Amino acid sequence: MRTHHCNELRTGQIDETVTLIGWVNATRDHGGVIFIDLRDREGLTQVVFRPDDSAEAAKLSHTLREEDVVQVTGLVAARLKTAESDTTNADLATGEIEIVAKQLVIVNKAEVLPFQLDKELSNEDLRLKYRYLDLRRPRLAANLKQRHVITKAARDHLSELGFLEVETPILSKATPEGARDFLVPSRLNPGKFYALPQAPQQYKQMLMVAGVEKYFQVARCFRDEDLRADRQPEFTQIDIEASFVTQDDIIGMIEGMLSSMFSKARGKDVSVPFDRLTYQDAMNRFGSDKPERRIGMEMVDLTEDLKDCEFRVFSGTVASGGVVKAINAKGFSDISTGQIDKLTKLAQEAGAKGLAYIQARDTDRSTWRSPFVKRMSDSEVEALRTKLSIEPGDLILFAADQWEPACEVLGRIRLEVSSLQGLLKDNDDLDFLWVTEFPLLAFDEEENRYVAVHHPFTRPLKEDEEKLRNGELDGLRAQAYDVVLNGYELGGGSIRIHESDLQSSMFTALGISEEEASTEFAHILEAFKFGAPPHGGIALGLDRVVMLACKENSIREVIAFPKNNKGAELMTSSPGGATDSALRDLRIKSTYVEKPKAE
RNA sequence: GGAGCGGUAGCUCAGUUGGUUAGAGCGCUGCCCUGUCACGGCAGAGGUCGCGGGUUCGAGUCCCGUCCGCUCCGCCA
Repeated sequence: MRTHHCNELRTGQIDETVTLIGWVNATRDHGGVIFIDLRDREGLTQVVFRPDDSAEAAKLSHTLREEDVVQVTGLVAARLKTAESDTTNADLATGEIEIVAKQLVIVNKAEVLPFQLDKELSNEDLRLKYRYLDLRRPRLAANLKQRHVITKAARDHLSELGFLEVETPILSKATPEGARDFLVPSRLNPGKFYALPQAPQQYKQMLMVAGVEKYFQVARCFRDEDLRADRQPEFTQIDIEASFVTQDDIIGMIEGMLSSMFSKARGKDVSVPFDRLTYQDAMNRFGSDKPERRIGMEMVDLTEDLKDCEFRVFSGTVASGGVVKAINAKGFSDISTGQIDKLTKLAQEAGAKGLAYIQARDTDRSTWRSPFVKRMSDSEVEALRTKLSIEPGDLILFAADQWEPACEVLGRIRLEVSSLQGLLKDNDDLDFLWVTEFPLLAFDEEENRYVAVHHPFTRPLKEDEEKLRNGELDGLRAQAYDVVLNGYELGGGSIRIHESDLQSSMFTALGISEEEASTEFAHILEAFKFGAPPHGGIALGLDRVVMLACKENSIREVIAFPKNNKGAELMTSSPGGATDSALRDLRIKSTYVEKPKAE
């Protein structure tokens, strides 16, 4: 029987007889004496086999291979440390002791692994295929532990605040708005389908009507969209809803919870409250609704200063109601032509016609390299100097367009420049902030109608409520808020609509007919008639939270069994085919239509 | 659907202007080694250069096509 784990024994246990069990992490065979590092979940302990102490165990130990599972019984001994020789290992928590093996049992042999556990591995296919081996590596093993610590901190925090954890259905109903649903055929109802939930949104609102008052759930959510480093088709949200609360109440609770989660994971305090920016402000200054502020380079508005500029790109844009904005990439005037081209291409992909720039090599404007600076007046140049704090060696990048596209383009350029300059290298600061006052609706050109920016249950700002009721849909703002960390959206929520008539106005605004509303959303409209409390909530992307806490670049590193870019889970080879009889049970015809070959 | 980067030994990678038998480190196999902790030493095995076609006297290298992976855009209420 195991008496201790592999990160437990210290000098205090010297001379005790102990039994450890675990994996062979490394062997160092000297022909006579042989060392192995024994590993379990908790850590490493060195075991030494000596022919003099136990001939049989020592002989057997020569056959050991990495990742064999072995059980070792022996005596805890101090490692020798004298002036001449030091056999302790300061890198190991158990480095002052070792186990002098008396008995060795090989519990289970391991074949040679497809990759080495002590080396970084770039072949992610292989890692995912042998995920159970990949997870043995210290980095991923630590990530799994952190995920547990963080999830537990959230559960503890919310439980203390009186929240109830309630489970909602996984077999759920398709929603007309939002992401593509995963569909599940219903055998008992041929031709009908469940949908996997994109979020427990409607259920949690129904729980508020049910009088639960404070709800949370560690909820698995499903969206059948393309994948990214921070997007998986199934992911986990800390889903929260509360009754009789204001936006400030939710924000305060979440700040407390995130602070607890990150301080437990990172081992240092997270200060609250977080800064708050309005959507307008975030777009204006950072060109993004999830601003990364740690890189500086705030966007500066130059519309007034350049409205009469001889350079037509600027003055013409201003004349047609647009704006001119710029950033100062400090010390980047020696950017290569190739990199300028790359940025220009990026700006064009983002919808701009081009990218105007000034390489301010030295103080005097005659040293500035730029396609247009010669056409600027002295006063215009001085305005730039002051507003952008231009110093020798700076690179200035401009966007001129209507407000929103100009902000978006320059926001992207800003992030790309930061990455070219390596501004965030080794930066592990945590910059939390809230973005508030999101627009309620956005006009969708393709569908020729307004769509909900957040979702159709989001409440407008108090002062915009009457406008929604009257169908004045332009410029409405929502009581919606996103929490952002280091340029990642960690989560978002809103105060909801809780009145049947206001919800109907919302559906009307979205072009959802009364018939459709009464079939798709009947339960909501009806429930709101029976005494629905005012309520609101938020959902946090747990995978992203853990990713950032663990300083990883992909949520795949913090999910036990993630999917690749094609949505496949390579260990079990899901998704797989279905047998004809299974399909028959589901009344699904198996039709394989070959894609016509392109000319 | 689009763009970028990548695919060479089990793993991580190098491979110049197209030129002899495609290399290194780790791992693996065998032998040696009684204080290592990335143990060390000696020897050895291991390759459809993703796949198909083309140019060429000659292709890992150039061209065309294609497959796969990753990152990003679109998409993700």
